[in-house]
Amino acid sequence: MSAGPRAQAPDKRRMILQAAVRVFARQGFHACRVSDIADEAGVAYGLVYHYFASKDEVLDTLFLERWNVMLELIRQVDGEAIPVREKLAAIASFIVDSYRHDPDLMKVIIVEVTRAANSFGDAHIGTIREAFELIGGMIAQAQAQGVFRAEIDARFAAMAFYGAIEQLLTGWIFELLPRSDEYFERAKWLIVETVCGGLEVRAGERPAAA
Amino acid sequence: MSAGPRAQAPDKRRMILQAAVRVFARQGFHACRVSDIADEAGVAYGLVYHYFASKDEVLDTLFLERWNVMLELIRQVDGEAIPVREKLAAIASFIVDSYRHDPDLMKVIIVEVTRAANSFGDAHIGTIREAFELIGGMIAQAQAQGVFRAEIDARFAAMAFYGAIEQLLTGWIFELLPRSDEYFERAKWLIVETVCGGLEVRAGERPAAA
Amino acid sequence: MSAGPRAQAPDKRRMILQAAVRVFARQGFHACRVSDIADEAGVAYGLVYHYFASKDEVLDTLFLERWNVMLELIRQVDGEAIPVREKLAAIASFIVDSYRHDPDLMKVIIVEVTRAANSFGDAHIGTIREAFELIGGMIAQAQAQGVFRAEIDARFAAMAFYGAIEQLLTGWIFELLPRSDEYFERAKWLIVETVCGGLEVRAGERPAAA
Amino acid sequence: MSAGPRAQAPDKRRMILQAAVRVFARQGFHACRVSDIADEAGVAYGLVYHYFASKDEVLDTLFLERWNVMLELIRQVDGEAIPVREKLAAIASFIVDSYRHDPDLMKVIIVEVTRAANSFGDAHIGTIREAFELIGGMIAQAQAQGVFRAEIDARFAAMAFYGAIEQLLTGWIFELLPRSDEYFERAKWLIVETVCGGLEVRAGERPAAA
DNA sequence: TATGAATGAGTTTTCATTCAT
DNA sequence: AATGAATGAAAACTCATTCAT
Repeated sequence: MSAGPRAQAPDKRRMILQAAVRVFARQGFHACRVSDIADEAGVAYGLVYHYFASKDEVLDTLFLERWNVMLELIRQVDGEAIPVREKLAAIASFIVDSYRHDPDLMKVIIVEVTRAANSFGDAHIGTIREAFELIGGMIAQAQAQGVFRAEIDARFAAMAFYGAIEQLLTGWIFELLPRSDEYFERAKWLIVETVCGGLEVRAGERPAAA
Repeated sequence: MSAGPRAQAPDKRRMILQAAVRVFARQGFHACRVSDIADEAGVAYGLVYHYFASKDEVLDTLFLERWNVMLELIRQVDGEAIPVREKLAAIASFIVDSYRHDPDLMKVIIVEVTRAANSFGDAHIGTIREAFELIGGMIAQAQAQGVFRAEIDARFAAMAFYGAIEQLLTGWIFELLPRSDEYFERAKWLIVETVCGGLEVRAGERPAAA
Repeated sequence: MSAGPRAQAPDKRRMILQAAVRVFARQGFHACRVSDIADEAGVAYGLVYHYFASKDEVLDTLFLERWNVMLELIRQVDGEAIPVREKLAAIASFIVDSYRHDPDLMKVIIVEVTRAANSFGDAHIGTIREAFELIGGMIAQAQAQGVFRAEIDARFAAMAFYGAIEQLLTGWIFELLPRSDEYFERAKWLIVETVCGGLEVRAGERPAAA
Repeated sequence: MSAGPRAQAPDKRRMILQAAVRVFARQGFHACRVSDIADEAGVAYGLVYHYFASKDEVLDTLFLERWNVMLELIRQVDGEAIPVREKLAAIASFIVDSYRHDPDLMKVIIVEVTRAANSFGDAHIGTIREAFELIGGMIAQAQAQGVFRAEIDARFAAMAFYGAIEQLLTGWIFELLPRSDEYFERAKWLIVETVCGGLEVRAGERPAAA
């Protein structure tokens, strides 16, 4: 904001958001108090309310900031003239990298928002839906091009693709899957390969394996 | 007790559980009060605490009852000498039918438990993990038999399979997907076909489509 | 009651009272539930209410049973033509023996009743006062006889005497004093000797000690 | 903060403590609600919890504040080179004056804490014991000096002395003894005279009375 | 912008008591 | 006499939010 010589003004608002990510991830949205966020951020209690209208708004902000970046990425990918596999790979890569970069934030979004059918999820369903529709559109286009099988409902396919990714992240969150750098990279390929290529050995490949 | 023709004594404990399903599904676990459950069940406030130690225990009970039935189904399927596709189809069918039969209960489990990394999910992670391991085992076996591609990590594949199903249910919950009987039935096939066969048109089939 | 051949009918009412003593002593009156009493007595919940109108009445009964026995003893002692020292000794002996015989019961009475100025103590203040007045009367009589010093208010003296005993029991309850048989016996003498003779070495004895 | 002529900013914490004394004395600790304290103090409900972690902590604070002042007095007296009678008189005076100055506070301490073997008393037994040990030490010293009779256990004597005082206060609390200024003053002398000199007329004095 | 004392509605939980059997 | 399910009032405690400074 004030890009003066003192390069880093301590942006309290940002500090609060980052503290909230840690606290929400550690304790869960419902189990934490606003004072926990303030303590974690090292600011006074009331300052949270100076920057945010409510505890809800803190989570809303965190979600929207991240989800909109993702939407932007999806829109951009959608506009490119590349194979659908590459499009899906770009999306999967983005989400996996998001998790690598800030696992707490992604945990919070997945755990507190995208499945929260009666609270945050419901409030943001429009924004969430947009991602599915964009992905569904890509798939439908690939079907029209004869690349993807037409008999699989594109909306369903979008859900399956996204669901596989979210469950992958859930696996990392619950420590059901390895969190090594290698696995993060491999996971990007696994998602695309599983959803596009399927788990089954293909006819033409089987002989090769024999 | 009175095993007469009037088979159903009003089992208050069961009434409370069923009322809780409706209330949790409608308002969410956190947003509902214990009195809402009691009111919905038509029983006195304190009776909920006569049968359950806490509000948490009500949800725990609902989750465990259902999840254990599913685990039983998976174990049984696991023991049968049938193709992996049929095994996965049986599991997908079971979950989809569970949703059709009691959408509120499945909503509660998916929304309040399986992703609740800081509360219920964490408490039940052992039970949840078991399902993934059983499914992962089926997939590994199929890989050993040369039916499934060995280069896709079986644990990952299990997550992707289950994640696709959960997201399918989430789609129904959020009304992102149609909730018609036809779609429910078709969804069973879609899951298996997507995960096993992949979205891509296979080499040998493309000409047929053209 | 029914002193027939079957000597011991299981007197449930008595079992409840005895269980209540143990439970009140262990947990305190307020911290225990009626169900704790029933459990301790091995009877059904509702039976407590068959014999007693309320939880309060259980404690009232315990207190009155014991206090009335003590009042009876005091009245009897009061009527005897014996030196005041022997009268006080008899009372002290009785209370100390009461503690030896049933420490839990005396603990309950001292802790929950005689100091409970806003609840049980207040309800039973008339009964409690009677003991003080009887003892005060003995002391006043001894003063009239020239055995006790007239300048020490008899009512006060009665309080001091009883207070010393209650604090002795409190010392045992809190494990501030030894609970050996020898100490119990010696304590009877200590009370009388302290209150009647005083802590100071008397003029005539001082030379002997020198 | 504003060290002006208006010396007393309304210390809400202190107001709550003082209100609690009145309410505990009037209704008893168990019978009063936290809201009663807040109402009596004229502050909002939650403020009690802003300053104290629990209702228990309010009573703990009241007890410790007062008991520590008394301990300080006892320690100071213990260090002075004065006859044991004067030491005991100073302690008795202090406690009687404490009651005169704030009868509600002393009532609360005596009724709710020092005999509460299962709750507060037990929690503070270490602090309470210290007073007895200091007094016991004074008495033992007097015995070593030949002033007090050696055959009376000093620990017992300390209990008897303190017990007489507490029962005196209990007498005032229950209105069994007069609460006039004269009696308060006389009581100080009565305690010391009774415990040190004993109730009995001494050999050398009897003729004088005749 | 920043602070944290102050507010009070809301919710879980407890448990004495009742009552149908 | 005996049982224990059923009732519901009561209270401690929490915590989001406000506000004076």
